[in-house]
Amino acid sequence: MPRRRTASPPVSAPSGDGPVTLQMVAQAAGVSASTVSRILNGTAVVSQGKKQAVDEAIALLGFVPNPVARGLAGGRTLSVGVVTQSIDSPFYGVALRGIEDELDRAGYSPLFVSGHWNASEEARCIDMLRSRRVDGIIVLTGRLSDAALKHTARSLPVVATGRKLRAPNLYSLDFDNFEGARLATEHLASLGHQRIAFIAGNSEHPDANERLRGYRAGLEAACIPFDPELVGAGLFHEESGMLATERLLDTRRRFTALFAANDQMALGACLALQRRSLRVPQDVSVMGFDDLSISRYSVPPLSTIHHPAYELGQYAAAAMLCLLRGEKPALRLPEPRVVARESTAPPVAASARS
Amino acid sequence: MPRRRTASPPVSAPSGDGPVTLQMVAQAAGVSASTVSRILNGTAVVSQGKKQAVDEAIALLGFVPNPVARGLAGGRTLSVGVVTQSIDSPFYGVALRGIEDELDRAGYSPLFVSGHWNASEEARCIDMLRSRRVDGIIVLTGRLSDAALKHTARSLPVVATGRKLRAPNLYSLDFDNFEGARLATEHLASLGHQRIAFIAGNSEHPDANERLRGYRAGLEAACIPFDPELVGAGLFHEESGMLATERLLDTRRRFTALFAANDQMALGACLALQRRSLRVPQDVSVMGFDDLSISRYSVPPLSTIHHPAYELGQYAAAAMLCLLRGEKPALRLPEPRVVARESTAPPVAASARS
DNA sequence: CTGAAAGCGCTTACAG
DNA sequence: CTGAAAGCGCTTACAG
Repeated sequence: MPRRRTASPPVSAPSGDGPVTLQMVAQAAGVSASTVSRILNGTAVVSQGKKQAVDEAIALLGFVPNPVARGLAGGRTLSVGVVTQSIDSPFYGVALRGIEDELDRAGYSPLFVSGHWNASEEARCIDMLRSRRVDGIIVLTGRLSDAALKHTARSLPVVATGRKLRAPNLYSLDFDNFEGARLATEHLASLGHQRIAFIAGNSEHPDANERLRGYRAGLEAACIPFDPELVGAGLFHEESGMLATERLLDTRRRFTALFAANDQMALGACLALQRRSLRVPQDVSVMGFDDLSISRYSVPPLSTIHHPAYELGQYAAAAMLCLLRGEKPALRLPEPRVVARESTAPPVAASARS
Repeated sequence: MPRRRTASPPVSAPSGDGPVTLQMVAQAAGVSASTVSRILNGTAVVSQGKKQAVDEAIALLGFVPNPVARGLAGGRTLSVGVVTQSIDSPFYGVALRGIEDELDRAGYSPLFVSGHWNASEEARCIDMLRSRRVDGIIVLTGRLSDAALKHTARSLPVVATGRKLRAPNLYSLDFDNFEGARLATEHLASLGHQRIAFIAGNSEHPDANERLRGYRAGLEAACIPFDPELVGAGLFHEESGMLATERLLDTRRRFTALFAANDQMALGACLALQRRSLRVPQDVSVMGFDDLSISRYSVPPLSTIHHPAYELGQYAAAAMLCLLRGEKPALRLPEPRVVARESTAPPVAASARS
C-alpha cells in the first residue's frame, strides 16, 4: 500500500479507520516522531511539557505501538520464542503458563513452537523464531546439543531448562532429578519396602538417566541390592507404564513397591496392577514423579515427587528478562520434595505378591 | 541501525554475517528486488531465465524471507493468532496441536494467547494479535460476544469454535454437545439405569448448557422423569466434580449412575465415590464427556463421549486457510460417539445404593 | 532537549 | 516481463 504519504494529515479521530500510528500521535501532540519514540522507549530525557502532551495524545488516540515495525526498525519485538516439545504436554503445559504469566507482566509475549523431541525440528524452530525477530529464546529441555545452544546464544540470549550449562548470554535452570528419585526411593524404603521395582523413562532423555541414578542411590542408601530384573523400560507415557508393569509382573519376580520415572507411567502402572487384581497400595505401593495436577485425583491419589513445573516456566522467563536487561540471572528451582498421598503404604506381610 | 545503504555490495557469501536479505539475492541473481519478490510470492509471471537465476541464488545463499518485514510491507505475516483460554488445558491442548500441525503444512505459524475465560482479556488478546499483524484469528470458544467476533471479522478472517455463527469472513465450527450428552444418557439408560445423576459444568459456558439439555433429552427419551435433586453444579474441573459428588451423596438421594459434563469432573467423581467406599461401576456407573487421553488409563478406564479435540483444531486451521485463500470453508466436525469402557455397567440389584 | 533523515527488509502500484 | 521508487511504522545516529 505505497503512495500514501501523509500529505493531508490523517484523520486523527480516535475512531479513525486503521490503527493509530506513532505519526498521528506526533502530529496530535505537535512534536516530531522521534520525540514520541523516545518517550515511548525512555531512550532520552524529554522536557516535561512535551512528555505530557505526548502522553495525552497517546491516551486520547488509544495508540498502541506496532511491534512489527518496532522489530524491523529497532530490533526489539518484545517477544520471546519458546521451544517446547509438544504444545499439549501435561507437564510442560504448566511451564508454558508460567512463562506466559511472567512475560506478560513485563509486556513481552511468548511465541510457542514445538520441537517434538527432535534436534533437527528444534533447530528449524530456532531459525523460525530468529526470522521472526524474537528478542530471546527459551528452550524447554529437548534434544539440541549444548553446543548448538551455545551457538545460538552468541546472537541471542537463551535460557534452557534441563541442563547445567554455563555460557555467556545463556542461563540454564536445572531441576534436581537425581535427588528427587533418591527421595522417592527413600520414601518407599522407609515405609519398609525391600523389593522396589522401577520403570525407567526414555533413555535418550537426560531426566530419565538422572532418575534411574537417583533410584539406585536410594536403594544403596537403604542397603537394598540393585536388581536389574526389577527395572522395566518405559517411554514416559501411560501406555508404556502399563506395558512395562505387565512385563514386570510376568517375570514373577516379586516386588511390593513400584516407582515409575514419571506420573504418566505410574498411572499406567496402576491400571496394569488393577487388571491383575493387585490393589494399590495394599498389594503394591506405587510412586510417581512430577506431581501432575491429575495425579491428585487418580484412584488412589498418587504419591509422587513434586516437580515445580509452573516455577520452571516462570523462572525461565524471569531469567530471560534479566538477560534482556543485561543483568545476570541468579534463580534456582525449588528442591524436590515427596508428596505422600494414598498410593504408597507399608507393605502388608500377607500381600498377594510377597 | 540506519545509515547502512548498500553502497558497497554486502558480502554475499552464504556465511556472511547477519541474515541474507532479498536485496542480496537480487544482486546475486542480477535482477531487481521487485523481481525476486514477485517470484517469491508468485505475484506475476517472470521469464524462465530470471526465475532460474533467482531460485539458484536463493538456494545458494540460503535465503529465508523475513516475515517481520513482509508483514510491515505487504500485510501478510504468514501467522495466525489463536485465542485459547489456557495454554495448559488438557482438552484444548490437543486442539492446539491440531492447529499447529495443519498450519505448519501450509507454511503458517500459530501465535497462541490465553484469554482465561474472560471477555475483556480475550479482547486484549485480539488487539495484541492484530498489532502483531496476524493474517487471521482462531478463537477457541471463550466468552467473547458473537457481535465482537463479527466485528473483528470485518477486518480479519476469523474462525471460531463452540458457536453457530454465520457472517462474512467468519466461519464457525460447532461440536454437537447436545447430541453427545443425549447419547451418554441413552447409554446409561440402555444399560438399565433409572436413577442417573448429572454433574453440570459452569453455567456461563455454552457447552455446559447444551450438555445439560442433552441429558434431559436422553432422560425423556428413556421415559425417566427429570429430578432436579439429582443434578449437581460443577466447574468443569476435577475438584468440583469431587465436591459435587459428595454433595449428591450427602442428599442420600439414590442413584446408580452418574454422568459428568466432562471427564475431569468424572474423574473427580470417581475419587469421591471411592472415598465413600462405593465401587465403580458395581455400585455406581460413571460416564464422562470429552475422552481426554488420560481417561483411557483411569482406574477403571472411563466411559465417555468422544470429543474430537485434534480435529477441532485441525479443521479450524483448515477453515482459516480456506478463508485466507478467499475460499468458502465447508468443514464439519465428526459426530459424537460413545466410548464404552469399564466405568459403566448394568446396575447391580444388590448395589450398596440401590 | 529535539527534529530531519536514513534505514530496517520487504511489497506493490506506476511506468515502461 | 521488469525496474525504480514509495511506502509499511517505527528507531536511531547525526546535527543542531
